[in-house]
Amino acid sequence: MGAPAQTDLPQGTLDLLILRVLALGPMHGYAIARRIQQTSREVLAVQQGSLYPALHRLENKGALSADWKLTDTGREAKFYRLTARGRTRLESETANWRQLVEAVGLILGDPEGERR
Amino acid sequence: MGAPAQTDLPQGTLDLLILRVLALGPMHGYAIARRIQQTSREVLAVQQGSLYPALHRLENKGALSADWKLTDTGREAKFYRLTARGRTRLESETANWRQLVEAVGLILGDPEGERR
DNA sequence: CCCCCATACCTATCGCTTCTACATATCATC
DNA sequence: GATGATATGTAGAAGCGATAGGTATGGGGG
Repeated sequence: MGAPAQTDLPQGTLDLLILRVLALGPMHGYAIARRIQQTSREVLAVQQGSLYPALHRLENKGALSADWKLTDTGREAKFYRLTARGRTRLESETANWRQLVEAVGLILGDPEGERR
Repeated sequence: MGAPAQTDLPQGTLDLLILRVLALGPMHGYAIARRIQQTSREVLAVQQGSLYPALHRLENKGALSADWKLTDTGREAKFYRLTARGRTRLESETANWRQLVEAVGLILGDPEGERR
């Protein structure tokens, strides 16, 4: 319940998070944001002004598709799901992220850098 | 000598890398870029058009100070070194980075996320 | 001697993403 | 009927890294 410590997300990270959450199944935007915040133990906070443009971008790129449905609570919401292209994108972005983390770890001198 | 795989650096990462490299001792810009590339096993490539503006920004913020000296090969170069403020900044940015990596790891479902 | 490459610095501009701030609408609860 | 959570959206600002240029020097090969 503390305020999220990670106020700013590095560029490109949001796409990865969205894609990964949607790999668990279709979900609407608001729920995606909540899921990210909860799963990250309140460290990551996705702003609405970042979330919806990101979803639209991913949809335009063909990584997501969406349709309006009713939520559990009986409200209209836009449910997004991964397309085949989105799944591919998730894989490449995940690999890219891990490589980045490992590379930065080498610079920082993290012991994990040598592990493997 | 493969081409660097990480073409784009996420926003904010470059400062961290520069500060960390300079924590090892004063160095000029061109050498900083080389060091990052080598230490990361050719994964990270720092473009000159990113490097020099970043150095100037960090200098303006008081994280670095610079003066011209001769390199080993007898050429003029601008040697940067960490200020006290820069050292503080390095620590906070490092902590921030680790927290980010852990949080994203939780979303991705990395086993490391549970470790600790 | 000349050309090329690595070294070493710099800047203008673009592109992209995220953030801030605002606007809208429904539903449940008090 | 007011309030807060749910749910979506846009406009504008800000920041950073990348692209693409430019300058200058030194060393090695042809």
